[in-house]
Amino acid sequence: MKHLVTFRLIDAIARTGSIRSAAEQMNQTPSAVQRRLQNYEDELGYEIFERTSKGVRLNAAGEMAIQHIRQTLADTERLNSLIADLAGLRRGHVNIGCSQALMPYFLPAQIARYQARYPEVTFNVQVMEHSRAAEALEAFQVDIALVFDEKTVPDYEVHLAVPQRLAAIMARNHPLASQKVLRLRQCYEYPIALALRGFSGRLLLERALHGKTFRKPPIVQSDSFEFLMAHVATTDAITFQIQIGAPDASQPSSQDRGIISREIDTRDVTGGMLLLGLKRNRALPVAASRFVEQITLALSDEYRPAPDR
Amino acid sequence: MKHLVTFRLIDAIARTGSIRSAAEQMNQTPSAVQRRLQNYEDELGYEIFERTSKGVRLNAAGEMAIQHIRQTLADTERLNSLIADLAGLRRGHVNIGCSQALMPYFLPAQIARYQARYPEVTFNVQVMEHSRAAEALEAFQVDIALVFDEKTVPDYEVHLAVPQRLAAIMARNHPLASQKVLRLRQCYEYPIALALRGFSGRLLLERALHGKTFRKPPIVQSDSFEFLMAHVATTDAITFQIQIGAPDASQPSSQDRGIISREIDTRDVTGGMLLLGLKRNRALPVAASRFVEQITLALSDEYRPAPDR
DNA sequence: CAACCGCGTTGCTGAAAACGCAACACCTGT
DNA sequence: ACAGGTGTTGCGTTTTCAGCAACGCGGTTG
Repeated sequence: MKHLVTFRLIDAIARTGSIRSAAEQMNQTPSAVQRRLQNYEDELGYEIFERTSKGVRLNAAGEMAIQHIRQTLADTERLNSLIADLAGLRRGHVNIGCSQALMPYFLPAQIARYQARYPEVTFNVQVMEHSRAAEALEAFQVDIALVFDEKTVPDYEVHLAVPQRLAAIMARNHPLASQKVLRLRQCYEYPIALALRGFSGRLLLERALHGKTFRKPPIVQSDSFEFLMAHVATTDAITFQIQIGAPDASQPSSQDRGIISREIDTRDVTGGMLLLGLKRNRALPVAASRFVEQITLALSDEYRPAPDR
Repeated sequence: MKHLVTFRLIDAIARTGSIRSAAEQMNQTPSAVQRRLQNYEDELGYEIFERTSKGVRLNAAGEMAIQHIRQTLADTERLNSLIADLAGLRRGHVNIGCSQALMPYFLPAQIARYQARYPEVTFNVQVMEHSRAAEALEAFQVDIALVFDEKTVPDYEVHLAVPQRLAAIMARNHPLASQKVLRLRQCYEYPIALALRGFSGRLLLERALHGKTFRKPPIVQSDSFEFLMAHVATTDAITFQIQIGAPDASQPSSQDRGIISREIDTRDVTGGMLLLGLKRNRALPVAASRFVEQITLALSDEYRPAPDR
């Protein structure tokens, strides 16, 4: 779209915080970008950015303008999506911002299934935590957010909320592997490996451990789940993860070599909520809309009615 | 806004149904307009209009496109409005589509009061009946609709609904003028003058007269309320009008020379509903938003709690 | 304190896009 | 067959736009 290059440029300026970097990003000269910005400001009759010595920053009017600009850009994309859908070619693009727990199993499986039906649809998946996802929704950077509830009232539309249990992850030949459901104190008889604070599974666990006497510091911490999985696979340590991010026997993946997951008794840990968030009053492109339908179905079918998997 | 001329042109083409008339309306040559349209269609990768021998008509893709285009235009106007508001100058424009009954007293009074506070705000008031107003809301032609309920489920957002009684209008020296509230059969002892079918007051009356024995054909019909008022002022005939459109002693106007209004007993006629309608999920410009607040207050204060005025 | 670097901004020039004019092709009623 | 309406297209002119280089300004560095 020709008449949106100015909007794309202004969006880039707002994101990068400088005219020159936006110009570089869009493969243009700073002067051209500056001209477009100035033209737009003249048309609007108001300055959008305040100029500082090390770049530019949105002012009050700019905050309103950038909202309109991103809204327009998103709406244009949606129109293209509608037209493409009408033309029969089911193509499109979906931007997802989600918690790390969905990366190893859930999202790959869902996207693979979706692309089997609509091969022309492309995806962009980005891991982000709750507040960042809310911002990204608001700024039209992502179409869908899949995050864990943090007991804060979200400022986006909660399209779906499914309860999520906590699961312990250990080596396949671990002594506790024989039981279906574990108590938390059983796990704590073995070394504990944990993700860093801020990860949703850790959050859930900390809440459950509050006041418990058998609580003890983890023997190893990491921000890499790959490392944690490899660690528990080769030792008798135990780590924890949200149900949806734990290796599942019904979905055997090549990655989960030697590890297995067992759910924690619900008496020990109150489950968190996995939220599917959308921007309020926003009409999604068809591809994103269809994907929301699919994962809504998948989440309510697979996770909600199952008491013990 | 420079980059919206194409959108304005396409909107004009859709409304007028031909490229040439749109060109004339926008003071441009048909070739320029045609070029812009073709460029846009090329960018979209899809034809928006189907070409007929006597003009153009939107096709399926065009219906979606025009929706997006009007949305964008309205949103741009809203941004300008927000900026203007931030700049301190309270200017703007409000488009209203409403029933005829609000023309003689209510709207002029409200707009005068509004412009006393915000002299820079301009208005465009257009009389239209229910279904037309709904269309105009949808097509972003009006910001606010003020119409009477027709017992059909509206497809717009009903921001406010206030009951409206029926009033009889007669000469000031009419024999019935001494009473505060009239029964319908009393009125029908005199000649009856009516508006044409389709006017809201007439509709209410027809519904009330259903099955009544004293029903009789009107002695004169007209689509001009000015004529009806002048007629009852000089004869002993009686005409009817929705409460809000009837001359009110508390708001003496120079127009209502020699006429007076008396309400009909609520046992005789079930009141209609005056609806304040807005387009769903649409953010209004500030000027329109402020005007909605004002008339919401005015309608609920003046008309709702008053049992007999 | 001077040099420097990165920032936004501006004059200028060639290229590209848009416009208006006129002519064309087409359909439809008269 | 014709007149009158439509959308469309070629062409010369006008306007707009991108890139280049230079400038002014503030903060940072040697």
